[in-house]
Amino acid sequence: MKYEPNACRVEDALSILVGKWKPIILLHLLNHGTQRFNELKRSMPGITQKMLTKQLRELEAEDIVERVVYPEVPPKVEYSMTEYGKSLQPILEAMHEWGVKHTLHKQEKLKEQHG
Amino acid sequence: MKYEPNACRVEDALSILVGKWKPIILLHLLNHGTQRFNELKRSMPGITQKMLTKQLRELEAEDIVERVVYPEVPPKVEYSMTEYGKSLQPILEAMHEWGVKHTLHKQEKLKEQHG
DNA sequence: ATATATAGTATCCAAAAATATACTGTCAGA
DNA sequence: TCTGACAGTATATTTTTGGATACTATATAT
Repeated sequence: MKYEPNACRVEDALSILVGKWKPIILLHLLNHGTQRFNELKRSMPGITQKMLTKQLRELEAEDIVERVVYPEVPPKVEYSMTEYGKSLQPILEAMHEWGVKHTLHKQEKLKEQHG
Repeated sequence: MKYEPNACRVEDALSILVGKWKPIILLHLLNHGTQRFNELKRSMPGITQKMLTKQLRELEAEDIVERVVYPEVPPKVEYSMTEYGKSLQPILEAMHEWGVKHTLHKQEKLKEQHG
């Protein structure tokens, strides 16, 4: 049976999506296309440089994100989704949709309780 | 724009799915229906009682899993997906499918590299 | 009398993830 | 000459997560 623990590949998908910042980075790249390092940083208030770098490197290692360095000074580095990485879009959007519903569901539960 | 960081609800879905054991627990309940505590434990070699309890309680708190205690000795406690929890199934399956593809993708990359 | 199954708690410890902060080098502009 | 933008690196520390182990209660079976 394909979902038995040893055949379960959900972890493979999760290991790429999890991390406090990865889904946000991925959705941002999917919706805005190619972005420079500091563009990404500015659009994610609260993230540290170290975190952003680390997450992007991990995504690059998994062939989800492409990193292009322009040999200029000051440096210019552009990030974008690979074609392969784009195959994550339906999952990310499904999770987003579910998340929205879940937020509502929670609110209704709360009303029930004190109502 | 709905995917901007502050409107991004992917985290809500992820916070429920992540954890080393949650997806396995959820898929197991989805595929096997109602399960007793030790049935779950036996089908997940390596999990500790503490972890299983903790994960199940978190899922219960989110209304994903239902916990029914029978007032018997020795104790009998049954776990099952709530109707609401079942709405996660498409996402879990999508992640599983993607995970399978990703495993293949990785293998191909490796072949490319060593010729 | 002892062991076993059930469904957990309680306590302590190790590992992983995330954060805070300071630092690098070079160019353009004031 | 000083400052800021750029894309990072380095180091230390905190927070979160997961694991190991021992313990609980009670009924049944040996």
